[in-house]
Amino acid sequence: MPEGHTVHRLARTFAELFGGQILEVTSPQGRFDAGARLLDGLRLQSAQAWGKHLFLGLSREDGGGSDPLDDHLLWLHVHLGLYGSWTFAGDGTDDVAHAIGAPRRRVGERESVSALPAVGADGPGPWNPPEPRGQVRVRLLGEHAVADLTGPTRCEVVTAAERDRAIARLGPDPIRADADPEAFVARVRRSRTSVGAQLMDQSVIAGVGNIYRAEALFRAELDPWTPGRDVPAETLRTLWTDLVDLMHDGVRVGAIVTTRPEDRAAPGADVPPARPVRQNTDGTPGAVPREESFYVYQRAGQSCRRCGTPVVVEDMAARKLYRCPGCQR
DNA sequence: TGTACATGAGCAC
DNA sequence: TGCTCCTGTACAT
Repeated sequence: MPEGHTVHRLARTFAELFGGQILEVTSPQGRFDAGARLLDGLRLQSAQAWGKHLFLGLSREDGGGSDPLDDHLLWLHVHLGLYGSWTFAGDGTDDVAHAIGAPRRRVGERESVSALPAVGADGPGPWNPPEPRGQVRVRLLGEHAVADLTGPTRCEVVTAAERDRAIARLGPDPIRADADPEAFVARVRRSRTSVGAQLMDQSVIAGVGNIYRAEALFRAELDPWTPGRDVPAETLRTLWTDLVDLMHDGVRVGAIVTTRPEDRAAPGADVPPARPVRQNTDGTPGAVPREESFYVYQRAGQSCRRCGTPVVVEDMAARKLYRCPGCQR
């Protein structure tokens, strides 16, 4: 269940584990057989993230990933949607162990990497990856690692032109260096649609999901229900800058943490969350525990860490919106 | 074994 | 706005 930072981490992981390698592409589930046949035996040249969209560029050429080959690439376009996940496993070689960490590195909340020896891997030579678990739509098998995709909302093979058209529909991505914050500011202020709803619109800003939406609006002390056109441009620039920082931290750490150290374990920490939520730094020494990671997300009924007012949850465009009525007015 | 829920998005009306 | 699709997990029965 990714937001943009997860997809950027995935792109980086694909480049590290499979970059420049010829991949064996299959669809254990069978629902991607035609696409898998198109990609099978091609070399991974590029791994890119735009918002929540992952694009893996493959070709028959050995071009070292240089841009001039772009027109020759076929792109695997994946959107994880609400349930999608990538699961990685390595053969336990030093290189892979280094790349994926030991004993495991989670790339997103539900993406896991196992460095456990694969089935039958007891010496030099070809290794036998673990059997696919669950409904694996597509499996990418490289020299030392395997990646299994389950539950994507989108998994398709597209041309470079089709990839470009998909990207053109997206707003600026705060994690990308080439993003234009003024495009975001102008787009929000053009509409009377609430700023909270617009933050979830991927054509306004790409990569923001329900958690970053709730948390960034809290940090900006901005009422999510404020019409976009009524939000001062300077406030939106500050919001953008904060999202850039938060989402870059998310890419670096592998988890969403929006609370400042001085606000953790403040009022409200005495009430456990209604449901445990997996954090991809579970077990990592020094990681901020989930119950201290957010100001408002999934903290309905608990006291605001800043003002003590109970956090509320509301429906906005069919999604749950968390906010503090005391701080966000 | 059944049900509810989840960090998303496209489509019909 | 409501429905649908995609899947795994936790919890209740």
